Amino acid sequence: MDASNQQPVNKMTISPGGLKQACSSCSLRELCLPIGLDAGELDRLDRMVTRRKHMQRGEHVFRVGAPFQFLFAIRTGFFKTYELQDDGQEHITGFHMAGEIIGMDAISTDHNTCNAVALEDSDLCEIPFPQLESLCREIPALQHQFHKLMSREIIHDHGIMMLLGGMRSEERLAAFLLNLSQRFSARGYSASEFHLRMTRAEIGHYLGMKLETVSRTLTKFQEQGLIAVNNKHVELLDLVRLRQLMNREECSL
Amino acid sequence: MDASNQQPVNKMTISPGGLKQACSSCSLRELCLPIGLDAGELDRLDRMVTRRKHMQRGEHVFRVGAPFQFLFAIRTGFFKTYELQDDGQEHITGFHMAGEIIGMDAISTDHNTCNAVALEDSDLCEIPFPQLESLCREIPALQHQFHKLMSREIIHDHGIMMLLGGMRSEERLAAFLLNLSQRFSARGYSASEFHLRMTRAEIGHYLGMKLETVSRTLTKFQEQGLIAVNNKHVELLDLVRLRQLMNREECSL
DNA sequence: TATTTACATTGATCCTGATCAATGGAGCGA
DNA sequence: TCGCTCCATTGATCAGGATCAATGTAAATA
Repeated sequence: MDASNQQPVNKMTISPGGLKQACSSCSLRELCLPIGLDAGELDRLDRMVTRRKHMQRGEHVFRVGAPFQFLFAIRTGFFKTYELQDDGQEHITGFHMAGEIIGMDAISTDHNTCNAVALEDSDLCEIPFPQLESLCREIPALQHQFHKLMSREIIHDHGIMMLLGGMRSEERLAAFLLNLSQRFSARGYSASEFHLRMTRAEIGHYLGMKLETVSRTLTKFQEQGLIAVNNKHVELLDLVRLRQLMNREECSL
Repeated sequence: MDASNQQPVNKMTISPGGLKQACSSCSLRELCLPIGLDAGELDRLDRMVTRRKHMQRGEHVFRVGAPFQFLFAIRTGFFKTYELQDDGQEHITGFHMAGEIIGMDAISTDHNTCNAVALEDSDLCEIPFPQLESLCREIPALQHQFHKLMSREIIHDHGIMMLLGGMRSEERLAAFLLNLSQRFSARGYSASEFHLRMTRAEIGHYLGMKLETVSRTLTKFQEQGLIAVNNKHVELLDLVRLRQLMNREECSL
């Protein structure tokens, strides 16, 4: 599992002293809540986000029905949020990485409506929501940034809805790989080569297809020279053709 | 097209003097932004929402790419929000009725990311977003209610994602009908009998199925005695069995 | 009212992707 | 290092729903 290409360009590693690093010095401040805050405002945000929490692979951040207290900003690592259908089937509502905020679904009902679990060892910032709202009332830039983050989640979900409702499995998987690529890239990792943190089944639960279809489609992409797959390691060899897959004219439904 | 059962229990009609009715006297204040506000706060909200806008059937509220200025609260009527795929296929991200707020997707990028169009003659409240944010900074209850509404949209979208990713067409349509029923019911209309405001094709664009499948499935439901359909008029005859359709054990994917 | 257009229904056929099933590898714990 | 368990691949078959096509019906316009 060589991670040579997985090294981030910006330093994103945990500071030597454990998890004491503050928002003000966090390399994710360009992605996360702090965008647009000045030094003084950042400092106030820092003091609010007291707890940095380490999560082990497989550990849950929250579960359906848990009383809502915190939003969680991902510092490092990789998470999935999922719900269980009535028949026990898992449906994954999102994969989440550094700089993203999870738990916003709970605001509406004061209880989490999905489960969140770490897919690798990860670090979180715990954001007490009442305090965040309070601070948002005092710092317009923070307020606006928070609204933007919620709005972004809505847009993201609309994208998934289009994907699930209107694309065939080949296109969905291409979209998925390109989305991962883009997000890794935005965080300073390679856009063309990465390790999948999730299983084929989990990809399927996210994209609305069976794990066999995921596997077969990956194989097909490989045969077409679009990607190289070896287990969880993926290399995107032809981004152009991969993108073309999604813009097909013939696609209907 | 008798609309006897379509008469709302609460009065929801437009006041005689046009569209002057304020939030404080709006019958939707239990669904919309005003929840939890006291008289003085309501008054401030009233003064902010100056424009009440009448929309004719087929008229657009906003289109993709339009600069973001307003959120829109639906006072009466029925809307769809949709996006066009690359191939021109329409994908509907939501059907919206009285008390709901549309346009929140635009917060993130300052431009609308979807189109919104009235499916029948309707009335809107135009909410200038910067002023809303400003008022949210002063009225915690309004702020919290607004956050709840955004969160609710996220939850709703997750529900659709589960539906699209994990249910077969029969279950999707049952879920759709039950959802409409519940929403009409919450607004004082009949839960068991209503007029569909959208075409079969639009239902299909929402549920990720072709219009022929929508039509066939409705017919099948009718043959099974679950519903009675006559064009756009639908009567739900067996809510229990309709619900059972969705909780099936055998459902997989 | 007549004519046009948009919408809905129904049938026949085909194809994508699900399902069932077996085998092969990778990673983890003892 | 062995053995177990989880994960991935691949094949064969089947079915749900898409597609193509024709007809019927309701609403809109002249």
